[in-house]
Amino acid sequence: MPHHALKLAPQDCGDCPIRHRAVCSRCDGPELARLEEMKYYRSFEAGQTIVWSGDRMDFVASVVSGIASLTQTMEDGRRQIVGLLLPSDFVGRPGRVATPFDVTATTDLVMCCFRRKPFEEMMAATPHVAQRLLEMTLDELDAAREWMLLLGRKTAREKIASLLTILARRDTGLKAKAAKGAISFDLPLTREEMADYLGLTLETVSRQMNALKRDGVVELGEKRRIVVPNFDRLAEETGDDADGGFLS
Amino acid sequence: MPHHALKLAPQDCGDCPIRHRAVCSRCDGPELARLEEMKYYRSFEAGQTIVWSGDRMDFVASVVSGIASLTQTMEDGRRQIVGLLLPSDFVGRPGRVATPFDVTATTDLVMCCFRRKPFEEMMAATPHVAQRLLEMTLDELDAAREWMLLLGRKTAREKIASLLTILARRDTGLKAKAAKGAISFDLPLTREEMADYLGLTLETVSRQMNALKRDGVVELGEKRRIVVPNFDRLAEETGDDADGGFLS
DNA sequence: CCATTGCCTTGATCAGGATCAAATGAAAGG
DNA sequence: CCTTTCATTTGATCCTGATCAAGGCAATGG
Repeated sequence: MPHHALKLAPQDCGDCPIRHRAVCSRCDGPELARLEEMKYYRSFEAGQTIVWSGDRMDFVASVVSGIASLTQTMEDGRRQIVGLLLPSDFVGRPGRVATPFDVTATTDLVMCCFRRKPFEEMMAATPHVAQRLLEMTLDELDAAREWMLLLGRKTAREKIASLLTILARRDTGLKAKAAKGAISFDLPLTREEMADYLGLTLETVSRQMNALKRDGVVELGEKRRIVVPNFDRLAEETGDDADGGFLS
Repeated sequence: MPHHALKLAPQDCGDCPIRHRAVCSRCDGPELARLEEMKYYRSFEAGQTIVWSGDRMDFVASVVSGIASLTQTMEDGRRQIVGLLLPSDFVGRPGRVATPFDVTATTDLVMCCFRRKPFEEMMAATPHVAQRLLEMTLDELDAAREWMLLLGRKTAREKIASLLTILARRDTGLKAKAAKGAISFDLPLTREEMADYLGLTLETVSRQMNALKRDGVVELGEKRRIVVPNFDRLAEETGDDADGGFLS
């Protein structure tokens, strides 16, 4: 009962990450070949909405490049980002037609898509795939629950530090134990988007970012460049216990 | 490609809800019969911890009666309940050995369990099951994300109203459009547990509960009895849009 | 019966983050 | 170059919910 849980870095995935993340790369049945044939790409500009909450979404997809976000809005305008989709992340709800959240392109975005119908047929014909998707969904659920702790109990400073930690890790190639040296990456979110993700206001985000800068935890370069001189120092600010790693 | 998404009320499930929620009741293969044979029950007293975060959990289970909760704790004691498990809910992570959260019995609790190994074997042999579990997990993910909006953006009063709405609906038999008349149910949580679920303090919960009472939205009876004279009135307090229903 | 314990309420005060408002800076376009 | 726009910073003030501290009330047990 192999689990095929290998999680390749995006650059290893060729032009279609879904084959590696959602569908095991080691099990090339005819169905997968068929799937390969029917994939297609869609590009979106920053700010564009991909699906509105409540609409039907007739495809599943995998983020190739850029960032998408799942957003929920209350009628008085309060917004909460409930999921960030980074390259290699999967979007879609096999077995579900309507989307409960807005899906929007936060940056310019390319996705690799499959129409839902044939994808579901393939799923039914290829048991591995449903299992793999189940595991991915369980991981997302874990991440969502971790975020609930952040939203419910962490201070503004801890929230910011947690977000930066996550982005730094993703950007630095998923290595938990990153290089001892300085890490740097480009922040892909505006202050407002960070605020909507963290349950804060943009002013508070700005202030806390500068507080972390004053305290030497991060350096804020030109053009949203973030430099983290000491990753462990940043990690301490998150309020999480030392390891913080995910388990299998 | 039937989806078997039927979601029976607990009382319809006989003695083992898992057959209906996790495993389609309409597809009785030999594997399911085998599963039926190997089910066993476990009881826990209120307050008892079922699994600690990080421990391996060697079974999957379904809540038969009582309430369990998934909890995350920071080392300084801040706690967040990240999931409430009501009767007929599924607990467990097929394909995952370690639990990332504490699972505790909030009230006296009975669960219907299956050892993980044979359950996973059955899953592999019965494709329906993986698909059904995937759908359940997607639903949980939706619920978690809805909760993220609550934690990040709602006021204390809206949080309380949202929780009461959910509990009332569950307790009144999952009917979205409940009877026009008064609804009443027993609150299964202490003020502290409500606080930990909502990201508040118990004092704030107490104050807002009494505020809702003063405003005639709910009545607080003896022994945690809640009476909701007008459900729509309560629903208005949640901040959600009118329908608020889940979609398929 | 009284003491204890657990749960809930209520009050007083505090503080973290929200809100309102303005200024700065950088990029884009005419 | 000047204007516009958008993102960000910074300041002043306010307010919601946290914190600290008692007190009430039932249930339980000696």
